Amino acid sequence: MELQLHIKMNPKLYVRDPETSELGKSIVRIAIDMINEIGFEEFTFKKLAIKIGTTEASIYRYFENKHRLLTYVITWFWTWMEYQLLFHTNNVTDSKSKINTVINLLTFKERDQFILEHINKEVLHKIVISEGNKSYLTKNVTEDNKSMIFQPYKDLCHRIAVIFLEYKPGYPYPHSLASTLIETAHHQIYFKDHLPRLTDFGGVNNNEPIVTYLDHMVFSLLDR
Amino acid sequence: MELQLHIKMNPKLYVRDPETSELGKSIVRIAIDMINEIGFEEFTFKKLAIKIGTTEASIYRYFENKHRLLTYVITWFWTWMEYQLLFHTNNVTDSKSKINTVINLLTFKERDQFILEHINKEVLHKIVISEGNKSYLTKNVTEDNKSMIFQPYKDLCHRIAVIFLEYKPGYPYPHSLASTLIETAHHQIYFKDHLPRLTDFGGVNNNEPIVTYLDHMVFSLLDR
DNA sequence: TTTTTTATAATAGTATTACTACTTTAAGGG
DNA sequence: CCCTTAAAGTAGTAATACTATTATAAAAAA
Repeated sequence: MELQLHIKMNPKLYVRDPETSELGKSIVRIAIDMINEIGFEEFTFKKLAIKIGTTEASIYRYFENKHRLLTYVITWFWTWMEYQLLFHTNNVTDSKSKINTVINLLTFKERDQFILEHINKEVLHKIVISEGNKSYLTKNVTEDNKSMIFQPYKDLCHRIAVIFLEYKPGYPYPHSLASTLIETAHHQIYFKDHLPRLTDFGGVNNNEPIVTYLDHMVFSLLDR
Repeated sequence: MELQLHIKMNPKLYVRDPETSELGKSIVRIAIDMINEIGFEEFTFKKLAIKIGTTEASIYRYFENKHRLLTYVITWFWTWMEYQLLFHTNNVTDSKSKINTVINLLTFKERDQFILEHINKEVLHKIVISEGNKSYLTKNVTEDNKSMIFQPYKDLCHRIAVIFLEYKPGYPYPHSLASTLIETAHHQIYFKDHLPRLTDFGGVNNNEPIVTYLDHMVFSLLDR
């Protein structure tokens, strides 16, 4: 089964909706590849324009600056992740298996159910791991937060929190545990690949032990 | 009691050791204030030079670029944190109270025992929370890691891991739990202050509930 | 005391990046 | 076929990141 999915983004994230033109879609698609290849710091609109075969000015018609473009793709990811969670936990009654689904989704074990030709989700996941924090670690957080820019991340977090409460009614830290789980999943994957001494997964080339660790973490906290 | 402490930094972090001159110390001191005030993205050597009353070129004699300067102060912080931990857990036999000390240090509850006139540790802690991740979330991680740039962070992590193992011999994830604890402490403080919906601490204006949450987290995992 | 050496910092640049005002092109409606 | 308007390109400027060279001042040597 293939589901064609259109994610409507917060208009504050763009100047002109990139979904409405071929150039816009190219900007998003190539930007994801390029940020993954050279990193966000080295990434510039000039380099992107050259690779696409357009000009800097044209890219500025779609995104105010490169940080907004980063936030756009990261936010897209969180929205898509929430869709995935909704899809995979629909009609599931056992809250324990819902939690396992959450962990599998965060570690990219679960197969994607949605098709979107112009966004490479494997690569996007890598960007979320390496660059995701940078979208909210700025002096504009408060202002951006008021513009609801981070709503999808908060929605996902809340949905996970609700599952935790379903599993363990009255648990006092459902939201903090949800954000801890999301951030930890990404950090541990990053550390495993780049700073293995910060983990106990050195030398392993898949995310299996991280899934086990996250399972252990969540259920130890909820079952206590 | 006041202890005069000199932290010897990895020479790869600087071009010329800033501890060896007044200008060098000013660069570090004012940079910390400035990064805290305007954020790392807005921070430039030009602005720093003007505030100090020197020139850009002079700052480049001490640090290769602004990212290296950030890594310098962040790394300084981790080294100092490890000293603090060593100091506070010395002669303590009860491993449970050692863990509490770790958590108190990470949330800045413990009083500082070391004096260093030119580094404002309260402000530095804020930078570590808001900008700390940026020192390793780059395309140079692997290279920087080979230069032992992140050794202090790994040392602190390992020392905490050893305490965990002391408390619960054979625990399978001591390093991952240590890095999770450090990162979670900072994220939860940041979220509480800027994105409270990602936590359960909205409206609270101290770190007390975060200490409780981290305690709950660590002991649930180790006591399981 | 004068000269020389050395360390240190300032001057004066360049290349790149971030961003914008203006112009051109192309598509669709009358 | 002309006119309107949306879209993208041209051609800039200001700021940032970085460097080669020069100046200054203190210490060492003559």
